[in-house]
Amino acid sequence: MTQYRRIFAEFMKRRGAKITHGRGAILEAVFDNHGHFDVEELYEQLKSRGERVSLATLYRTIPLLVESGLVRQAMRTDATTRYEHVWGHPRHLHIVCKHCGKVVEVELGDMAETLRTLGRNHGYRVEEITLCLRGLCRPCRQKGESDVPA
Amino acid sequence: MTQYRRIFAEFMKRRGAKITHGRGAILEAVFDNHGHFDVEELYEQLKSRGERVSLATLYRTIPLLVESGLVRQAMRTDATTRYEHVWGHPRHLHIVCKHCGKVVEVELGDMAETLRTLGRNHGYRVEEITLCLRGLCRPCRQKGESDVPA
DNA sequence: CCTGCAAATGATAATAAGTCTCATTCGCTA
DNA sequence: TAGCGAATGAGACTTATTATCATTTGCAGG
Ligand SMILES: [Zn+2]
Ligand SMILES: [Zn+2]
Ligand SMILES: [Zn+2]
Ligand SMILES: [Zn+2]
Repeated sequence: MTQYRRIFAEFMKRRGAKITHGRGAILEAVFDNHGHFDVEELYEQLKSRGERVSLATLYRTIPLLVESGLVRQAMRTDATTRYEHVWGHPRHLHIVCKHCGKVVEVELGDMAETLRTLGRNHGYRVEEITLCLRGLCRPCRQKGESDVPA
Repeated sequence: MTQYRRIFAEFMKRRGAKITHGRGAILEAVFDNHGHFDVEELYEQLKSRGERVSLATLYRTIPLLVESGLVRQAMRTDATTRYEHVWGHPRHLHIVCKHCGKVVEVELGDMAETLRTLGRNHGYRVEEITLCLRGLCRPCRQKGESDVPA
């Protein structure tokens, strides 16, 4: 049994929730996916593995994964919410190209603690840090941003 | 004529867009509103001033205000996108209470330049910085987070 | 000050992410 | 292995945002 599966199992037991076949399949798909994904993509990924999990179950399970600390909301694009698994990845910020959508991840490093302290100084216990930079990547600047976005 | 109106007028001329009565009214409403607002709230604000501007026009005008640099997307709540006017305000981050929704703004200060440099080192020209901390404010921690959120 | 036309508007239909409902199925505990 | 409460799937529903299109309006040029 993988580590993340053990973590999930413990979380679910603590919560009095059941580990069904669907939830297990979702967990596996999430940890097979090392990039950012939205619900629709996860759904397709599951279908292509031959798993029959309804969209409703996906929408119901993702909050559990987030609450367990295994997954987090990575970013919101114009239309959808994109997620990523957290376990096994360092805390990072995202740099997104406004034109082509390319995303670079950079570790937060010291900044995480600095920001938690900042929050504490204002009376907050910080649980999540969302840091996103948006601009143009070099190729898009050189091409004059004239092409159709990928 | 206010400064922001002049900025908007120049931007619109450069863009070959017209300054209609509706767009002017939206601009005024946006700059009378010193907090965060979503489209629906702006719509109500305009109605209460006796301005008849359709929701469609609001949705069409806000991107122009954002592109002009006068307004920016402040944050996404679960359902809606919230905006704030930028001109006249220092760049800041948001600290949001997960339970009651209270928001504190803290100036970015040096961090803004640090982050722009970080982006540059990865090949990006950074145009927007979104930094949001989420957690629990002191009152919500003390009340045990047991109440219904405001 | 008028004219003409492209751009803007309003009303409303369309789209789509996410949520809710409820009858049926399934994990889990004993 | 039985029984029950939780979980599921199918599809209805909600709602923020976008698209459509006939009508109106800002404004450059005369
Ligand atoms: Zn990431
Ligand atoms: Zn790019
Ligand atoms: Zn703000
Ligand atoms: Zn609070």
